[in-house]
Amino acid sequence: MTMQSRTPSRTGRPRSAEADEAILEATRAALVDLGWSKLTMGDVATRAGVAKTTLYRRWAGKNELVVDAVAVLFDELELPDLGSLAADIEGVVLQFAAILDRPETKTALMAVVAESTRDAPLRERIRTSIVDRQKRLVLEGRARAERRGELPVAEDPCVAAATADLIFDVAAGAVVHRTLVSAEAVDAEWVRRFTALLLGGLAAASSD
Amino acid sequence: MTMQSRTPSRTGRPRSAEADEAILEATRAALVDLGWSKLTMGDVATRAGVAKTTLYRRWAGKNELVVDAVAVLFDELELPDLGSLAADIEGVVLQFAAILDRPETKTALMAVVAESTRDAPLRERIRTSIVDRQKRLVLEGRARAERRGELPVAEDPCVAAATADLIFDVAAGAVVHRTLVSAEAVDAEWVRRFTALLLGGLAAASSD
Amino acid sequence: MTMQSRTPSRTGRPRSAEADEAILEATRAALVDLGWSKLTMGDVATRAGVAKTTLYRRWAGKNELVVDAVAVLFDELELPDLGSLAADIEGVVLQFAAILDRPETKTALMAVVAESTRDAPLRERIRTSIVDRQKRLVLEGRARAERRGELPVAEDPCVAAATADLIFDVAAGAVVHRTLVSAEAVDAEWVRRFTALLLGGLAAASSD
Amino acid sequence: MTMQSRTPSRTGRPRSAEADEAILEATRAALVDLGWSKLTMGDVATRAGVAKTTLYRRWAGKNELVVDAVAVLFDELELPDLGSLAADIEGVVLQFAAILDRPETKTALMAVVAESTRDAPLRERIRTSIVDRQKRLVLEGRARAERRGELPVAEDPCVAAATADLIFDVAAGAVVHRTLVSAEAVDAEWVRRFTALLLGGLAAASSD
DNA sequence: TGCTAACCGAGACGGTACGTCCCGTCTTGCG
DNA sequence: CGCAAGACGGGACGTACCGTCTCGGTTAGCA
Repeated sequence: MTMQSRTPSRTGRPRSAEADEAILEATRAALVDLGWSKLTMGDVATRAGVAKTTLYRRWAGKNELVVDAVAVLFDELELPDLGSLAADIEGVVLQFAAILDRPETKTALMAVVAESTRDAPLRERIRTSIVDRQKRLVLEGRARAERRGELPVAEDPCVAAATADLIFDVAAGAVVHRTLVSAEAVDAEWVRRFTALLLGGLAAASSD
Repeated sequence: MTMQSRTPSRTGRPRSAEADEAILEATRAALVDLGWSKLTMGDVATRAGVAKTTLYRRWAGKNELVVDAVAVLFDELELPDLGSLAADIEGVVLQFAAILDRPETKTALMAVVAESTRDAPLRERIRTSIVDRQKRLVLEGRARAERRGELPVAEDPCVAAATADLIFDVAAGAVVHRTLVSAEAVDAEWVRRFTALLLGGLAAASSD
Repeated sequence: MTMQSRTPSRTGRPRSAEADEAILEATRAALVDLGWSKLTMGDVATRAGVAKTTLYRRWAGKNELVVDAVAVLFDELELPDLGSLAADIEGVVLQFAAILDRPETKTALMAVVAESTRDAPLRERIRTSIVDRQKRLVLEGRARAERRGELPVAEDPCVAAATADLIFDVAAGAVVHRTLVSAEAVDAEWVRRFTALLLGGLAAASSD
Repeated sequence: MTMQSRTPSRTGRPRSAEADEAILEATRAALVDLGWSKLTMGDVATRAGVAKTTLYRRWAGKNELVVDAVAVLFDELELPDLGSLAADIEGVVLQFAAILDRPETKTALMAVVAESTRDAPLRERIRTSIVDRQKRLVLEGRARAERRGELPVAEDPCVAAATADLIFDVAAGAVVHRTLVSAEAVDAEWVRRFTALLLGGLAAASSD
């Protein structure tokens, strides 16, 4: 996935595909064992049974490596049809919270985001690898709700996009903040209350 | 502001009070110039015109130092009475966004939060130095709105506390997420839309 | 010149003869540009337009490669008949000094000798490729001087051999030491004085 | 000895004198065990029970370190009065050969000389630490021989200096060459023959 | 003429050592 | 005892080469 789009040269020994997966797996294991700040490239290499140079041949540094290692965890995010917008939201928020509660995600996600504030390419990598995958679900959920008639069909696409962005920041931000800053569990009860607040807000906004 | 509660011994040369402020100021300057990950204790000491040992005598490490250095920026958060709950919310959210937009805050805040996921004392320090100062505003805002009659007086204090926590995570989380993850500006328009969503949700919840 | 005596298999693509000379030439160029310690196999391969594997197929390592690259420079050593033993000695010493003054020789010769103190096969390679070629001249010079009647014909071949070895170590050692350790030029004046010393010593020894 | 003349700053923790000696001793041990080319800074540091940074704080690199480590071995060179010039020469040549026959010297001396061909400061360091200490003996020996009447008192100091240089290059070069290049022992018999040659040459030169 | 074995370039591989940076601690002398 | 200065043992960095190994592709000589 993503990684680097560098078209491989035709000649020479090709890069080992097994090494790639071993490295990403080792990175996740190291995040669990050591946390972001104590994770070292040398340790990851050792865990993966690989030379340090092999890491640096593929990733520019720890930040990029960790983004790729964590990104795949967000692949499992889905939006199954649970029958109503409320249920869909609750479902996906719980899924997101579950991923964020994993030790490797918890320690790594905000760390790379913090790094990305001074590193535009890293920010872009996070966006395409992680954020956009989440945001897509907001759009899907909205479309499904419109089909169900739970939400009015957006007329102005510009407003619709802004609203989707807002909802995304609110939902993702709330879960992240509760998990990492407030350090409390995102349980079913909290999700129920959050969803009620969000849907109430959306309904009020629609009826303006 | 805590620092350390170690009762100072009666005898010997007392610690320099000027040094403390010089160090925190140097820390903020280093955050602006270098960012969280490139900030070093040695550099901070040099900037502050102080020996490294003086830093370590006062703070356990980089994390604690940065929390203290950044915490004071949140002192300026206030909740002036702007006449309505909506205006109050918009005002405080804009203030919060302005603080979060400063380069020292942007790079440091999520970094220490990420560290805190594996460091309970640090988490506690962040809570008392930074988070609780923000959360207090939510409670003040609610009380003021109740006095104005914009919100019904909470009956169950337990529910009221849970609601305040929820609102806090939603508001702070949304601003943080938009600023750091989406990397887009929290401007007046966004704040207006966010406040509308939040108040709509609160109203719907109250009318249940 | 040896290289390796491995009898080539009858079939298969034969090794490129051009590559050999290109590699040795590239090695000398690299010695001039970089000096012994900064010369790398990869760089030599690149300069020669050859893959690293091609180097390793022919030479065991940097030491062996450099010995072969430098050895050919000693091929030009000759002992033209200049009419007298003194003139012959001065001539060959000046030739030897000229070779030793080349940048590739200067940086490489003592380096491989130093390596050879812990590597017997390398020592043997140096002997056959470089040293024996020089020592031969001593024997030729002696024979010519005997024919001329400048030196008495050796009676005991064992003593004669020991004397030749001594003269060789004295002459080669003096030139090497002056060039590399004292770092001063072996000019005509020095050679004249050295030859006088050597011939005086030989005459005294003969008259015992 | 020599080392660096950097005047130590008055303030701060002073450098450990024990560390210096431990490092030089460890360097000699590593030379014996591994030889010049396999000696690494990290290994020396480990042997000395010292951090790598401590090495680099004192020496610019492996070359300088090894020169200092080996230099002290030449301190033991002396010129005891053995009664005659021949005996004095034989004595000092044997001493020099004994030092050069030690494994640490054998592997290191020509290696640093080879390096010094492209590194003027290193060449100067070798001269002051090692070479000048040897050359002094030549001058002492000459002076003693003049006092004894074995050699005529030099009239032209310029010629005397050139002769001393010549003798030094011849003697040191011959021993080095026999030991390292010819790889044969400098035994009493060889030294006797060499001394006879040298004295014969000197006598012939004097009688001109 | 087509096999086939050894060659060739390119470059990735597991490693080792490099020299630097920073860590957090310690040892000085001065105030 | 605080403090500036700076050396200390230690650990990780990111780079450079090592010598080996796959690749796809070439080039002779024998069949």
